[in-house]
Amino acid sequence: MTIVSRKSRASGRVTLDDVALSAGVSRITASRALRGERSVGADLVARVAAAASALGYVPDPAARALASARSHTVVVLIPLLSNNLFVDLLEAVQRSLRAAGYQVLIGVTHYQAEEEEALLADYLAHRPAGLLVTGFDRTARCRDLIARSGVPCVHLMETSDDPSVYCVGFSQTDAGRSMTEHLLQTGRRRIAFAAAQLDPRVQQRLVGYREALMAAGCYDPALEWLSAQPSSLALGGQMLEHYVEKYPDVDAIFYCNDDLAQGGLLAALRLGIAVPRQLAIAGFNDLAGSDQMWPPLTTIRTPRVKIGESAATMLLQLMRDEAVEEHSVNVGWQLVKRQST
Amino acid sequence: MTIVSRKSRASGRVTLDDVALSAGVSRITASRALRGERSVGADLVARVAAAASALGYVPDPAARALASARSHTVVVLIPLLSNNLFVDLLEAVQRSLRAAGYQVLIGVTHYQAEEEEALLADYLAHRPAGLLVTGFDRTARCRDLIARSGVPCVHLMETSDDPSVYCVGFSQTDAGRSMTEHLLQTGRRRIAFAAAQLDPRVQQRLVGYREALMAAGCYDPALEWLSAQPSSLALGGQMLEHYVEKYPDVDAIFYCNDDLAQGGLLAALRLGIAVPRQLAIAGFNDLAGSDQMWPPLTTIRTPRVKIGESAATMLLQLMRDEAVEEHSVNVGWQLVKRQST
DNA sequence: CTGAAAGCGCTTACAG
DNA sequence: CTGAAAGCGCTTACAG
Repeated sequence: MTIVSRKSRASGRVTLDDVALSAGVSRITASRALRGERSVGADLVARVAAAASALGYVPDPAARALASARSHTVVVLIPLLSNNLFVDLLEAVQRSLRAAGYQVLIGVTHYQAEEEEALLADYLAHRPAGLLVTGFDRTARCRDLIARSGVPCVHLMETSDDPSVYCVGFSQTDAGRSMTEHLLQTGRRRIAFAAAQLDPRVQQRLVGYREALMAAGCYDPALEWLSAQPSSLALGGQMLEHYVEKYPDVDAIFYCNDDLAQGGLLAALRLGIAVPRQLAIAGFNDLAGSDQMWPPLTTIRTPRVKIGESAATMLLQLMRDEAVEEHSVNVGWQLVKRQST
Repeated sequence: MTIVSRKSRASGRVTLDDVALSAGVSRITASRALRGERSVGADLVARVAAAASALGYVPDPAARALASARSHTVVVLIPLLSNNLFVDLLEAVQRSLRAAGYQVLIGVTHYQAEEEEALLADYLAHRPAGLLVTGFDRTARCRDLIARSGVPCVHLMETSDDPSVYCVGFSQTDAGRSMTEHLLQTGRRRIAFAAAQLDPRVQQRLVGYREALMAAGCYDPALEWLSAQPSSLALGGQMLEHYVEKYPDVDAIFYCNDDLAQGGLLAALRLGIAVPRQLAIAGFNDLAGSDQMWPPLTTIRTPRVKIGESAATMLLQLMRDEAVEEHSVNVGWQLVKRQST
């Protein structure tokens, strides 16, 4: 048994050398034992573990990252924290990844290309072990940064046919079409599409809406309101007022997101418009509170917890160089019929 | 001019040595120039900066942290991401801190002491430059971890008389008392307090509520519902139903948070209870949507953006060893009278 | 299965 | 104002 000579560090920090000294092994063996490398004898593993916990040893992630050229950090980039959808997604991702020993670095892009570039450049410098990004819509520079970094990356919320790309999501277009068909089936003909934010997924829902209405011969572009503003209850209310005033024959509003739809529902209440008798209102995502509205909101339930978990699992496989069954996982969605339609 | 001998690294990474070589200076000078140390000549600074940007140099934060024993990371611990209050706070913190060159590491404790301990132990290993935590209520182990780390720490959401503690917030008790007094002044006498989550700040609001009612001789402990469940619209609705059934003489409900109050408002709508004529409803925090409710919700507006900015400023001063004027900043609050009371 | 050497990329004293 | 040396705390080959 060789005792490592040890000069005490200037910092009070407990280091691997302290653990090794205390366990009576070399620093490398201590390192291997702590990381669970199988080559170390069981007795040594136990001795090292005991010494580490006795000393309160915490590995220095910076030293680790520097020496190994990788980290246990996963970067997650989402557009917004103020949309519950992404909070649910994030919680699921965090839970799965932390359980597997990874730390999650959250970046919020606010749907701004420059912010995404800045965050990516910043976070990639930390040599993350993995990357989770929302959707496919980003600048060439961002795509380049991701590709050249060599960091495994899974895309959230959408699916793709490109086998070189990893993603977990569902067909936003199908879901948009399905909700529109539901409105048609319940006898609506003048169906408005009220959208804000206009991110790519909203656009895809719009495509589904158009397809369904064109197939039914009911499409009227005048009934689309595509606002680039952020989504909010207040905007949803304004949108409803707009349709009621300018297009009194509108018999249904399909909002691209539940917060808008909730605002529409409240505005209808304020204006004394009977929902759904006079006007049907539908949303998207099934966010918190939609089931509590009056009347409760018909919407598309999107499985973001499943997306988060599934994406975390896929990323874990990629980070461990394990085989991934499907490069694109479709988790589907569900139409939740409540009383607003 | 001395050219640093350079062996090319195994990794493709552009390092400080590459920059130094290209700029024709030593590695240390390049390091100093890049970090803006004033001792470097202006011409050299320009040359180094040009070389760095030409090569696309990005400093390695791990190497930096290891060599300097500190980082540009700030850890923020909040209880929940699903409460908009904390999202607003976080956005403000992120904006201020990123502008100053710091990265923000977000930790979500879910109001669980063990989660806070685990996060703290984990994140402190990263040698953060600063720490932002929510409130004062934490385990001795957490307090000890913070204190022994020596990392500057600012507490969010509450104020304190202890001069050794840095914090930015307001008096939750005063705000709770004030809302209760408002209800008394508008003629209410049977005022219920409906609370969930029961974190320390909710408890402080409760104290204010009790003080006001006792002073008015109207206190009835039976009208307090203190639920440890998480806050939600649905729970707020259930609470309203409870009071209507069991205590039909209740003429006002003071909810400890706006989401509960919104749920109460919607339940009243569903049950056909006239607000505020028959029953006044008040909330706390002025969250998104409260102004859109029907009727719009009377509540306490809490300045979380200001708290976030102010705390970031204070932390920045602490991290730079600058003087901090007040150890405890009180940003106040505001009663927003709308139509639900 | 265990260890001595070298190095990850940077910064902190210490010189001049 | 600029630089050569040493070191931060760990892990990766390379030996045995």
